[in-house]
Amino acid sequence: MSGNVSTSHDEYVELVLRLVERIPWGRATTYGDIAEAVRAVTGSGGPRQVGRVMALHGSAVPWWRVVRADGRLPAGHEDEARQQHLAEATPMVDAERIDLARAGWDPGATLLNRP
DNA sequence: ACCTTGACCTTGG
DNA sequence: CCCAAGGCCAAGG
Repeated sequence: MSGNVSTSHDEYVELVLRLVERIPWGRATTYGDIAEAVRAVTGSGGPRQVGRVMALHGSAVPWWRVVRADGRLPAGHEDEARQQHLAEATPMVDAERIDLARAGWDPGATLLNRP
């Protein structure tokens, strides 16, 4: 049964969380990149959906490593995120934005390479 | 079925 | 660099 395009709510959530868990220490990726990677498998969802997953289930994973396209920290959680990045010495442009050129991590193939 | 909301993105001024 | 507008996708009222 190849071509399983049907996207159960739970499957989408799981794929997103699995990816976020794989973001290495001191690095970060964007909502958009995660959305793109997951969409390649489920065929649905966008950056906002990833944001929703994080809002509802993010507490279980390193959510602070998921940032906006311009490197700004997750809206409404900037303080906590900044603390974490300070602790793991993530390359920053300033106090508000991650340096994605240096700290950026592409989820891409990671999804296919599941354990 | 319509409207609003949201841990978003891109483009243009 | 800052701001506004339009696009986007799904959930909830």
